[in-house]
Amino acid sequence: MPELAEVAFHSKAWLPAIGDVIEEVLFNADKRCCKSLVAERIQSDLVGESLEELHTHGKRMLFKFSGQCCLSVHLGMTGSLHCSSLPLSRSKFDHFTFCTKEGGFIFRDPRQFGKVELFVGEEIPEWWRLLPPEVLDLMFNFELFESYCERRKRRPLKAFLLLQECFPGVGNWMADEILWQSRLKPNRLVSALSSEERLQLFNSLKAVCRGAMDTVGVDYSDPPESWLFRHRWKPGGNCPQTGDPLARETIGGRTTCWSPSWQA
DNA sequence: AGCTCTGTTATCTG
DNA sequence: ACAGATAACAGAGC
Repeated sequence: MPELAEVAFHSKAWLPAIGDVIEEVLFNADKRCCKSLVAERIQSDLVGESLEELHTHGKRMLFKFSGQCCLSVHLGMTGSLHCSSLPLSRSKFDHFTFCTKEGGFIFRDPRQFGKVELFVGEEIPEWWRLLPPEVLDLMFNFELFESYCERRKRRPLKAFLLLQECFPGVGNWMADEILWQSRLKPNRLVSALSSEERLQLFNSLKAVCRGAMDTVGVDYSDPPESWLFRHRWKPGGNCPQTGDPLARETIGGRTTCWSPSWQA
């Protein structure tokens, strides 16, 4: 599930851990999502420390602990974070958990496309600080957007929007929503856009990220009824604007939903 | 039984 | 070298 706003929401599940001493860490390094974790490092770097800060960037999360380490978490396709009271009841898909006196803080991921990694160092890791601006950041302006368009001319718009190095946090449903709101067909090439269309796309990109953060990101509620979001997976779903049937096709390697009578 | 899924990456191809 | 396309990962739901 997790795109920009889902990630922001999930990260808050570990908020109650802030300030409490970590007494125990449970994980299985055989699992793909934890394969870079080394038991001895986890014990020496995390046990006895406490969670200090929580950051998100696109689909990534970073948890800073006292001492000298950060945990980076990516939720992949099916990852989620949970806070559980003690004693812990563990599901078979709980691959990483740390416990304080108050509770257990869980990373759960059935398909294991997500990832938990430990970074040791004084401060926030260098690679985190070098991530590109988020879409809602002031730094993310039309000039930057146009420079991305210049470098990715040959991509269909759908594949373009999914590039995390350009639009951190945008995933499959958000990309479809952005294209629907900007009235552009997903298979159009970036190079085929007029400057007016590029501006439409830029504005919808900002609007969808903002709208998602204000709904999903706050309490996991759905975006407005007027959005494509509510209609796109319904069998026989219709365009909220024209009432005509929605189309579905694989574009840019992902199933894509759009409204042929609304998007050009 | 077979196909799908809101993600990423290694490995092809041109 | 580089941009874009594809397969693979693992499990559950239809």
